[in-house]
Amino acid sequence: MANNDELFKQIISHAKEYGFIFPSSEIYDGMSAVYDYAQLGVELKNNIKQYWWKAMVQYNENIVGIDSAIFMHPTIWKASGHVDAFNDPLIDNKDSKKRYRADVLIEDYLQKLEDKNEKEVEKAKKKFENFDEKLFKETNPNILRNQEKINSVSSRFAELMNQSDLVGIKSLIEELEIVCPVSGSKNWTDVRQFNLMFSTQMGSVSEGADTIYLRPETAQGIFVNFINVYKTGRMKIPFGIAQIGKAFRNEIVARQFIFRMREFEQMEMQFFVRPGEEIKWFEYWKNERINWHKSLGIDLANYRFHDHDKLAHYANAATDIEFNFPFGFKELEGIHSRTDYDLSQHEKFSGKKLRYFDPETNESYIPYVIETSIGVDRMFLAVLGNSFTEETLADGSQRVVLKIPPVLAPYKVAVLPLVKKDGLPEKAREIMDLLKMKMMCQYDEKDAIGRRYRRQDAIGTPYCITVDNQSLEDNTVTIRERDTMLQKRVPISEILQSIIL
RNA sequence: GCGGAAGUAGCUCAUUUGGUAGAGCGACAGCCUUCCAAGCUGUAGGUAGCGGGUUCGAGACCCGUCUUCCGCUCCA
Repeated sequence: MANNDELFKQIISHAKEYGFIFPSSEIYDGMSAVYDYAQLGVELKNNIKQYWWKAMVQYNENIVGIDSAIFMHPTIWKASGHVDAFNDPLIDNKDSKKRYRADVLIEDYLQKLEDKNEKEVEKAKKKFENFDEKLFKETNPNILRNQEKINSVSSRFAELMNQSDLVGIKSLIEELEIVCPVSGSKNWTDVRQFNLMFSTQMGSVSEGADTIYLRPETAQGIFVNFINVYKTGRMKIPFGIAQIGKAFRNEIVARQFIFRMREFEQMEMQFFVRPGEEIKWFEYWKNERINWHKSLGIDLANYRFHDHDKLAHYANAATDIEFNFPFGFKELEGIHSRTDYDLSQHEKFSGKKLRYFDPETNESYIPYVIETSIGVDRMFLAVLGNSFTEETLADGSQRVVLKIPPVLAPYKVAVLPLVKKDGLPEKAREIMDLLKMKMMCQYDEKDAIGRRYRRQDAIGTPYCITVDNQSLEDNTVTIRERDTMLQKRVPISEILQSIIL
């Protein structure tokens, strides 16, 4: 673990040193868990997005893309459940310094009372023959007392939660004499609301301005456009809508570099299917998505599926593709069978029909949805972390090389005159001008050739094209491959065919 | 939010108990070099996170603050 911590630090520091990722607002002391993508980082990030977009939208005839606004109608977040489901009341115990969800503390308390009653029943069962459980429950004074308490606390609790009465929730906790499981004390802080969503005001005048939210997921932008896309795109089920975009979540702790940020980017695809066929398509997309990762050539041992036991309120199947980050296996991508929850909710809240007419079955229905959702930043970290390699070469020298999949590499080639004289720079410039129309290229004539190779290794450039004296005679160059460091000589006219991206 | 550790040049770090900041790497300019870092010369770059205090004197000691890392709480 210590080694991995060390590795992670090296990756972060390499990312800064070579211009992949900078801490945000660094000259003003930075912002916690906010990062800027720098000159190389933005290339890698864009390439990841493009690789995904091509695999989803370009390759699949029945998937189209959209780019919906970050601002959306506030009711969307009521419909999606985000307003209610993600306002957790939190409370701290001052002695143990532990933080709890206030509602969970009360639920646990209720559970204890239930357990108590169960025990009474068990006890009585052993004691009496011809035991009538129903009668016992209706007459035993202990059980009745507990049950009454459960009922009254439950209803008060529900009432308080409904009204978001934080003060009331705290007094209920005090009244019930709930203690911290760790410290055993009743020394509680006030209950505070934790809001998942960032809110802001739309409208230039503060009075009468509407509170709106920065979207916590891009998915809703797809759902609310479902009917528009279906109709204008002449889409037939099954079909998908893809989107790449920023999302914002007020995480309690945003940590681990770009793994968990409050502002992040998602690549999501919602696939609309006939009800009853969702599990088939869930399996289909599980397979498709892992194949996408596979196609990048990253060691499969770094991936694993993690099926959810506890499903979210809207899902009937869910799995994560986890990646072996330097800090362990963590969620990289989620594949969820979201049922018809979202579209049904939007139908209810908007009052608009969000149904698909299926000409094959002659039925109209709300489609079921399979979602694939991957974090761009997490993918970036996966690629960067997996690429980072320190090698000791045969001659005992060391090199740091980013073995980024060539298709994702910020620069595809570097054009290098072997020496900075004899007309080699001019020749190299010609090649540079030729190639830069096609791909990201870097020209470098400074320092010894070996040093320049190492520089390109450090930023993950897969190919170095070197111009030497022979190039002047027969128009050939050498192409050096990053990972193997092997070179081959090819005619300038065949450079493009010789590099695999 | 709490606890622990840390913050000196782009990076990694030094500065022996407080005496006025240094190295390596890197970058840049040039020299040398016909294929894999560490040859030569030169240049730039730090009000030591920030603010305050103690002191004749603070990078070092004290307080505050900000930021980062590790752990805990939460995570569709």
